[in-house]
Amino acid sequence: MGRSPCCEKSHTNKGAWTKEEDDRLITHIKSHGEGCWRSLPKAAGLLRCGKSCRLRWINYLRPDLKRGNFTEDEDELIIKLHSLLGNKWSLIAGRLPGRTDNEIKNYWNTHIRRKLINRGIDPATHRPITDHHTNNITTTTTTSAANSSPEIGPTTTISFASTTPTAPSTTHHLMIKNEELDQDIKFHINTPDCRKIKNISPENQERCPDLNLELRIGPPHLHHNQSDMVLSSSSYTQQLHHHKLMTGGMNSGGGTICFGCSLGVKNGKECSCTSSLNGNSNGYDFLGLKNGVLDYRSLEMK
DNA sequence: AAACGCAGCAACCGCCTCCCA
DNA sequence: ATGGGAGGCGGTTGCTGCGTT
Repeated sequence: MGRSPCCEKSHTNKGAWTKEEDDRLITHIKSHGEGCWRSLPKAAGLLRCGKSCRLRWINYLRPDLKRGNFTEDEDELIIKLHSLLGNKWSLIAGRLPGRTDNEIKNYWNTHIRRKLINRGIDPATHRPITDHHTNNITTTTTTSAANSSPEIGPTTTISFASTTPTAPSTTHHLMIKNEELDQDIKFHINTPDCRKIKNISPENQERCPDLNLELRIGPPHLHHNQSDMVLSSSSYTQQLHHHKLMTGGMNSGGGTICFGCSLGVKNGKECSCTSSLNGNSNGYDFLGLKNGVLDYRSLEMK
């Protein structure tokens, strides 16, 4: 039993939009705002499906669209984000102001795919096409006493680093609160700068690495009754696999920080929090963090 | 000049998720 | 708890314009 169609197809236009239809849609949205797509066509006097109106507006008519050729910086950013997120075009688009998911998807399929193939990189996996023995994603866990301090305790690091040469990178930090374990999990996300890597050597250019997701996990502030707790990295990661972790934004204590703020998109599209430190990040939806819940599995590489 | 092939992109389709009654 | 409506998303299609033969 299929779902009912979103509109009466026999009474709707299809195909390319006319100038008049565009004008009607723009006029209606300017005076009534976005939303209620199902009822919009009738209200705007359009013989179109509501979905079609939404798509036309979002992909073509929105005033904040950038349009025009993608810059080299945008290319590299798309590649980085795709290596991390896969075909999550809407998430990728969210990091490129003025670009739409459809535009990025088309651009990927027509330009970037070919570009990567020419570089000898599999666009699906972001690994060298011919080399199966290098650049594999490695997952390692280490416990660092060097990071220990009376306040933050030892740190467990789960590294998803690819085996690429050392490269200039930027590190972002994210604290996530696991309420069940009553501990904070600290995420260190290294984002190697491909443009800088290009200046190193052609070989390293070929290996322009993926986003390096390095997760560091550490008990936050050892509470008095926790100070003698010993938690091996393996047991900790096992627990990670079995718990949905609450983001810091859901917990007001502990000085946790919103992922959006941490990535420098505070109060941007992905971040609705009002303070970077009081951790009110409800609604943040990047990397599956919607509603303040991080499903650990959502961080798996495709 | 015409035919053909290909690339680019706008638009469609169907499935999924979220929200609300 | 559940079912349906609405919006969102990703894959795919098909039209158009350009280059080549």
